[in-house]
Amino acid sequence: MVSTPGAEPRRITINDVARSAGVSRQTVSRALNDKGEIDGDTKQRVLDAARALGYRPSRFARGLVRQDTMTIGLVIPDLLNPFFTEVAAGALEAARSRGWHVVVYATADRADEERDTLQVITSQVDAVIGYFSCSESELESYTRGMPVVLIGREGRSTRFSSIRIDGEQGVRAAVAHLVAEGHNRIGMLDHRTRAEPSIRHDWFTAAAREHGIDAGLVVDADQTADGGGTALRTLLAARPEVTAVFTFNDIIAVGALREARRLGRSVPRDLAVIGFDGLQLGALVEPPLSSVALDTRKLGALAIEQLARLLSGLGTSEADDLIVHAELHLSGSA
Amino acid sequence: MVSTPGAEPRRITINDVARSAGVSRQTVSRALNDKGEIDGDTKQRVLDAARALGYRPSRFARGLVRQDTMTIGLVIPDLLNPFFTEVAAGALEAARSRGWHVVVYATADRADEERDTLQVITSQVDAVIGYFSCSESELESYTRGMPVVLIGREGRSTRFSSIRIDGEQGVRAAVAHLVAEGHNRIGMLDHRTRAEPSIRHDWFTAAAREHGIDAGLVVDADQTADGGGTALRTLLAARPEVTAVFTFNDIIAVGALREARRLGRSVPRDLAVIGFDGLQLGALVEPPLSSVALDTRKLGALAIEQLARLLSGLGTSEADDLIVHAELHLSGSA
DNA sequence: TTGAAAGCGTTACCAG
DNA sequence: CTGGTAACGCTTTCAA
Repeated sequence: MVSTPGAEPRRITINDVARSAGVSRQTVSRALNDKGEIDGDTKQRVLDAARALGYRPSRFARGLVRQDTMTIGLVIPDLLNPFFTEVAAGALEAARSRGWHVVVYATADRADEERDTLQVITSQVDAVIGYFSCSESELESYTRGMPVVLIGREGRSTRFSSIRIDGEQGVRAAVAHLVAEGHNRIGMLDHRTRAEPSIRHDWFTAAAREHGIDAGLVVDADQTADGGGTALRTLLAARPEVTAVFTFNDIIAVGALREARRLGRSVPRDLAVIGFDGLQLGALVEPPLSSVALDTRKLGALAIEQLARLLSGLGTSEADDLIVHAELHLSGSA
Repeated sequence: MVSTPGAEPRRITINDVARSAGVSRQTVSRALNDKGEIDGDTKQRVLDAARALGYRPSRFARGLVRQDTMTIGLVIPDLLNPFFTEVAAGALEAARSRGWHVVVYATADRADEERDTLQVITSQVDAVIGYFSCSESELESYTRGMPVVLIGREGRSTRFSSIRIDGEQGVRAAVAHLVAEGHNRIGMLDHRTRAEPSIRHDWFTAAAREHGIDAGLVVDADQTADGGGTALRTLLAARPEVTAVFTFNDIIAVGALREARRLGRSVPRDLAVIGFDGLQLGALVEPPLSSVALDTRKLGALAIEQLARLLSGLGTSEADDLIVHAELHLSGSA
């Protein structure tokens, strides 16, 4: 992983510039950093030499000497998924108020990118928050004692702090609402991770069973609008009697909304749709999306706060969980 | 800008851990980095001591010694604006193929945050690409010779490379299309920067004049869906005769679409809407948005490629421009 | 298996 | 205004 291909050209250092300009290192430093205490001609000569040589200061050497700012790495799978960017926005805001900086790493939802990111991140930031699909032990082997806060990871963590999403009540309320509206054929467009049904699917199944409803009408969907559309089509082709769908998230729901329109099903009259996440996006579509909503910004903000606790050394034990509850927000689509 | 408030507690270094564990620094390093050549007991003792002291290695010291990866800083105003995340996604993809890493900085569209970001970024990355609202000279004073590529900045840059957006033809085509459809009262929802009309507004005005149309029906809008809605309401309240609007971007257009619905104006029958950017979002709303579209991913990718040219030292002169052309994509809304 | 010494590239602190 | 010397915290030889 080297920036320059082929033979490694020795890095140009401040010494090279000094030699070339016929001055000392310190004078070069002064010229480059706009300190006073330097002759105008000398400064220009140094600047010219630096430019001619293509000199770029080492950020590491500089950081070593200068005052250190706290920098947090935020790892998310996908920049194009508004859920993650909303979480990121929340984290950035919370970090800003502490004077911390956040750098965002997107892994393109690929395991190898995630590993690669994890590998370099240790030399870039002081702590890490984010979504990871790799195992805890793998995560630990990369982060090596660096403070870590997991976001929205399903399944309890033993070694890391995490911010978890509890949508059980919200999903139950969603199903109850649909049943109250007379729906008894309710499908779900789920999103599986490594062939595993999501925990949202579990919540849905449990809620459906409470009402004695068939909870087997499940189709797997890509985490995109197109994925949601395709999944809805598949579902309705197999089970045309379905009159309502609950989806893994709002992106999938929005895709389902669009597909319903194409199929000539009016929402919510012919098909009720309830998503999950409560994204801002839901308010832009027609009809506005009903959703089991959570405070995405808060999710990111909590991660930062938990990190602060970890870094202060005091407070919570290493593997400590905070919970964000999701609740049903009804709008036009159900 | 210090991470810990109050009295500055001296940083815990590898030496502290070594002393505490009764070994040398090198042994601590070995234990922490999982090198072989170390006794199991010793290793455990070191690890315990490190944990007890809350030791965290300095990323700068580490980076100074270890192999360096090329890291690019991408600065964008807003993570919640899909335009910027699409550009970012393009940049990330292009960087990935070079083995470079990209860290994303969001400035919340605030000048002070932009300055703050600029200030720390120099010790975090090897080069910078992005949107900046500050002046070129200010930018230069912060980046100090670090390679910089500007994205979508209006007005030609003399000192920096930039990737520019040329929408003149596209906007002309949009206006021509509206006129051909019989519209002769066409409004614009613009987005001004520091009270300055945008260049997209200039393109619109020029195109309108070509058709002998009143180009004065312009309202300023926030760069959000709500902003678009509000602006449309204002425009139609003052000029109810308007039958078509062109907007600064798709976000504003989507808000206008929603507002038109609320006002009981059917799109495109009672009001035609054409946006700018060609975001994926446009395909999710009803009716699908017509837009003067550009390849957002390519915009980000070109910035990375231009940076590569700059870094290779050869090739283009410092202030060199690449252009991305935008063209009219018609869909349901006009 | 462990430790001593030598850098990595930069800036800060004093002399001159 | 300029230059020497000493850090900054870590890893990497090379000996023991």
